[in-house]
Amino acid sequence: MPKALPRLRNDQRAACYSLGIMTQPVQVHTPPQAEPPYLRGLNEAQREAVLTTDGPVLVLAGAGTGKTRVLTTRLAHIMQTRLAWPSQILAVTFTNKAAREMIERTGALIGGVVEGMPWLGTFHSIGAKILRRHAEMMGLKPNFSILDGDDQLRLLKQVIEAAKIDEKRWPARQLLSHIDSWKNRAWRPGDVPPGEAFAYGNGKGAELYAAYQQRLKTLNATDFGDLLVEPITLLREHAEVLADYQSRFRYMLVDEYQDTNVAQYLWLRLLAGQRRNICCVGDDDQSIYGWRGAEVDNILRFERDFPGAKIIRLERNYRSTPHILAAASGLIAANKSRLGKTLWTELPHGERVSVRGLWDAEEEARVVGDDIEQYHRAGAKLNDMAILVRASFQMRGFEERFVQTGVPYRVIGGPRFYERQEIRDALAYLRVVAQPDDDLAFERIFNKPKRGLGDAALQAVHRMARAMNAPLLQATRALVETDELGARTRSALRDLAQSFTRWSAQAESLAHPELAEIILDESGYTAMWQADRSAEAPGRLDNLKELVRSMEEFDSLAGFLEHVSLVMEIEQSAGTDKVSIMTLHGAKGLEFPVVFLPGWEEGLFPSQRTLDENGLQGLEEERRLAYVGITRAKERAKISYAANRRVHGMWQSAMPSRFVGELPQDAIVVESEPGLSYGQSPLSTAPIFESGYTSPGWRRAQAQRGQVFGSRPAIEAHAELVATSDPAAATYQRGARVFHQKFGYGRVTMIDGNKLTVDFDKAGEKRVIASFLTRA
DNA sequence: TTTTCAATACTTGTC
DNA sequence: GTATTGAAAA
Repeated sequence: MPKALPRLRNDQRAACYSLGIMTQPVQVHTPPQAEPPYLRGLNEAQREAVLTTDGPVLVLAGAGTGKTRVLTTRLAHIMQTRLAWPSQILAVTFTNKAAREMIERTGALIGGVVEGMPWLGTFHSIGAKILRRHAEMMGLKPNFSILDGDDQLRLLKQVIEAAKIDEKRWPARQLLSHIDSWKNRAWRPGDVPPGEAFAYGNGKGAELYAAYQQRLKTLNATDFGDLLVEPITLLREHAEVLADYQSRFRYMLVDEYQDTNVAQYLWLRLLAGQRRNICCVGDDDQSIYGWRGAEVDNILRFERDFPGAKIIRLERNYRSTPHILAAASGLIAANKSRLGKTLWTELPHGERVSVRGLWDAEEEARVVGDDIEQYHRAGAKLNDMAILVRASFQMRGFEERFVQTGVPYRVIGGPRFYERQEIRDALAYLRVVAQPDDDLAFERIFNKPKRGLGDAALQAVHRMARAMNAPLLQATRALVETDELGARTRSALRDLAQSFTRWSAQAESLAHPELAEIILDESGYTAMWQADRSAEAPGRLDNLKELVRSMEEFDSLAGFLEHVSLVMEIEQSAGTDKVSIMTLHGAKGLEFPVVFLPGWEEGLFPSQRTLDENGLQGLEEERRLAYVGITRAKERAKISYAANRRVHGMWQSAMPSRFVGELPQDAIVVESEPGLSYGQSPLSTAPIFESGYTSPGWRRAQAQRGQVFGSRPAIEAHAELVATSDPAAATYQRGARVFHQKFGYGRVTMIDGNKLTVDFDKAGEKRVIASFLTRA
């Protein structure tokens, strides 16, 4: 994070790196007497962003320009000058991490913990808070459950089944993503235009959406989308509630505004009201979540939405060297729809951004690993290095390499604690106790551990529940009084129902961690894992213990469950020195002295799928992702691409990404000289390449390289080279002799459309795509 | 009820 | 190539 830098001197400013666009006049700022300490060290733009408290403000904060610092200082300033009480400020972020950071750093500024900022949090947590206060107005009870994607999907499957739609033809997942995107736009079932509704189940989309909402209400539950849509409806339909919040929130602060979706935008507009003291901070160049509903448009049209808005640009970068900045700026300049910013820095030049072409993903992992070890030996910390990939499948190669060579690493963004099976099961028990209407939770643990209750028993309970118009637990109680079921099933059901009755009673008197322990014990859930002899079982038991332990931090079961639904992460110790591996998306907001950016290949990055589905817009978002990647680096950025990669189990060749060609020549250094990385390493490690050197494939690789690293930028080179096939390629016959760029010579053994199985002389049997073969 | 096998997908992913 | 998922078979 940017430290307080000394104020610029003119000669420094003159010496600073420029892309030919840095023309800001030098301002010599004389601070007024007795300036509050928190303003010290802010640059002009930052200061303006902090001090312009009234009216709409858009802060365009480029990467590494001290955005968080401005946000927190602004909060501190508003509170210290008594413009508003902490409880009168609404501050929203997207992630819990950002919210936490904001609380901590604001606290550090005003000296001490920020107590009483009840309205600082994520969009969803604040939405939930508002909704719980007025739940009854929206047909919910204040203790409603918040379903995650898994629960949503199970519920949707039930809805789809009830509507007698073939789930195979119309996958529930698809409907879920439609409903999500409708909610992103704040559309309730009635608002879904017919065209959209037709996207699922022959026009049944909106109908099923309505049924789903109905089911949610009966379950006394909401999904994440509802945490935004329901408050919007509430505010729209209850003028007095709206007026109350509008007068409460004297100041509003929004982080990562470029990531807001339509619903969030409407929510903000409603709350901003007439006072319009809203400050949005964001960077259009870092908008990378369009695929999940974010509207870059929100930030692009801020001035229209809030006439008279003040736009403040933070362009002085405190993070990266000029070369890194130049590479990033040059790249992003290729985007058309952007507000335009020019980052500049005063840091020394440092190294150029390295660009390396490598033979395949394996070599890429090796080379990156070697670099890491080299830097490490030279004194760099592993914590200071990160590998940022486009897609998670790329991580595996690096992990394998690091395991081999013994380099400690951590993968960020793996499976989450609360999403683990055993945790979700345990939580389901707790949810039923806390909220007996939660049928999804009840169903989940109905026969877990196995208690002899199969499909038949569950169906019977469902029938009863429908007849009684009551939740499943209540129906279970009623059902055991009848003689509909066999004696064994009935007693199992009775046990279950009685257990819940007992636990609910105990919930009144016992501390919730104890209660949890009792439930896990008495239900036989712990015993189930103890009896399990599989390798994961001990870990799962540990996780369950961890869960019970973490409950102690909350003062009630309800509070704990709220935390679990809204905060999917659990604090992980950053303790030891490890290399980080994560996706580019996951890296947003982070910074590392050394950043590796592998996999810059056409098709992978930019992702072919994005290009196909979203065209130019998609390409621009991918480019922003590349921009985010480069700007994570403080001192060194190392881009690489592989000529061959296994995708979906099949070997494919790829061209260097067009982004490589868009990097300004004088900011980069190409480290894959002809004959260097291409020539040597494959030879020494994999003899199968020997045959390649005189082969068509090798010549092709040579040709590619010449074009890529020649004087012309790569962007012109890639156009026709992706397809290597001659039209005859698809017509191979079994037994045909073929040549493959990576595996050398072989014989076709099986043909499946354009996918061939080839028995290679040196590499054995492989499945490859016909277009990557040539006749030998 | 459990096991096994085949079909499927396979960017990104907060809350 | 592989992990997951769902349905048929044991």
